[in-house]
Amino acid sequence: MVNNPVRVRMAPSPTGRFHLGSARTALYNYLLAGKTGGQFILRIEDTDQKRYVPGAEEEIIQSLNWLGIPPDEGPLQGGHFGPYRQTERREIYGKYAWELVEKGAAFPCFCTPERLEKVRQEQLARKENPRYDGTCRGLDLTEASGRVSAGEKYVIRFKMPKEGSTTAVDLLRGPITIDNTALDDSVLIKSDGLPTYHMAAMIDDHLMEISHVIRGSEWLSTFPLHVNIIRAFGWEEPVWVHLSVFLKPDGKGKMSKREKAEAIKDGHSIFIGDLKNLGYTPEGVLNWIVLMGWGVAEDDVMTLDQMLERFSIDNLTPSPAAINFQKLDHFNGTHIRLLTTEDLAARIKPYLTGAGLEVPHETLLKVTPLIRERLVTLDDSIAFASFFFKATVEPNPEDLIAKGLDAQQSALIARKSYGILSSLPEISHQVAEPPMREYVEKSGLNANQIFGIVRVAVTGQKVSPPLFESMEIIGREKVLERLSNAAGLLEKL
RNA sequence: GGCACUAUCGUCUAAUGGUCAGGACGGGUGACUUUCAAUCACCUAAUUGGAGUUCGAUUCUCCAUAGUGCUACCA
Repeated sequence: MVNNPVRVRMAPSPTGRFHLGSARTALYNYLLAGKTGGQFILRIEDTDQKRYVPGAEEEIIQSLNWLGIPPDEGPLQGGHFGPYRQTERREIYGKYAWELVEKGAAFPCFCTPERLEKVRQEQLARKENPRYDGTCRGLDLTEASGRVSAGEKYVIRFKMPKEGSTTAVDLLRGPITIDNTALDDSVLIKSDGLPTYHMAAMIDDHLMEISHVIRGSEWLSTFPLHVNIIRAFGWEEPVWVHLSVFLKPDGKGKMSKREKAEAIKDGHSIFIGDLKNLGYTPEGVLNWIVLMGWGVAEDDVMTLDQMLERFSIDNLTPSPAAINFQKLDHFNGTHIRLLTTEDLAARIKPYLTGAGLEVPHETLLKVTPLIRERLVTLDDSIAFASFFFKATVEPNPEDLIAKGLDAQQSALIARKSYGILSSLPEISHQVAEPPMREYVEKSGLNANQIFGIVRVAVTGQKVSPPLFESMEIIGREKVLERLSNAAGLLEKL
């Protein structure tokens, strides 16, 4: 159990889109911080200028905001431990690297990438495990410093012990031991002067007083290296938590580029930035991802507040999880049904207006309860409610023909319904339903047939919210007009 | 290839050295019903395999198998 206030961080690199995995890492960090009254920090790891993607940082921040789990400290909100972008901290790292060199825990290396690549190929050809061959490892420090001052290109490598092994503890998996020879003399500072992840993250975590490192399991095999770096400095280790990875829906491997594209065509996406446009709610998405890697015994529908109450960092599961979009749909629909009418109406509105509809607020407030339990995503409202806001509808004439009847019989029913409805003082649910039901009974037909014709005539679609409530909102004038148009269409068939 | 991690219904998971192995999604059936939903009830389905420890293992140990990750001057 973790009770003391923690300082945790989410440290993405702006090299691509913000996806499910990052969002879950952020969520767990946020929950642990919230749970213990600690701080959640966002740090941008932009030390790889080659892979930098403009706009990626904005997408990270927007996604976090949209999900409702913004950081307490970060490039936007600042904080006492800034700056929170690693390129803005570049002068910090070299100093620490040289401190390691002086301690004999690291060394400058002048090997060219070309030579290293050649060595690697040779090692591979000999079926050896590729590793740094140690050329500069034993270099005299004064000689090396001289070459550095002379302007020769160099990197700084960690001097990994040649013997023994390193054991480090992961909160979910216990002690993990790796032979030091497997860790290699990793580069700490690149020839462009910027640190690699291994160096930058350890220094920043120390400087920012991070107490718990919650990150993806891709770091599991390098984490004894990280522990070695920390020990070389003589710093205190954080608690390590390595999260499982997400697999594609069939559970076989991670999602490929093509599969990601296909998911979007299907109305799904693993990118948080897409989810809003696809009609998903932050509540639904959060509930979905929080349960991929964490389990509760029962009542798995939760708001963020309820997650905060129940979350426990040491109950996470270390095994990989397959993405299940059906579950996203389920949670999204469930949370939509939990929303108040006002809230739901406000959330639906942009989708409706985005579809080119004019949406008076009072009408929307009446429509919302009718479509609420039919929505899986917010943009489903377009399919379910457009006809309320259109001047006219264009039903497919074929759809107007009731099951077991022909066009002329159907036209007669439309005319008869028109007669009944037009004789009423108003077309409200209460006033209109009894005479129509009476008509159904006397006609010898079933409600399905008659109401089906009226439904298609009035809404323009075969599937709609309840008929009489819908007609009440549409209004007498439009209902009669649409009914008469439909009868006309049928008569022409 | 080497190293590491992981392994409960199709999927996400709960639990335990002795349970009818629980919940959720999905699927199925029924109720409700003017369509579609929603809702309710019921059903379906799991401890990867093999050794060992133990009176007893799904749970602990080992091996195998499979999946995943790492094996860069990427993170």
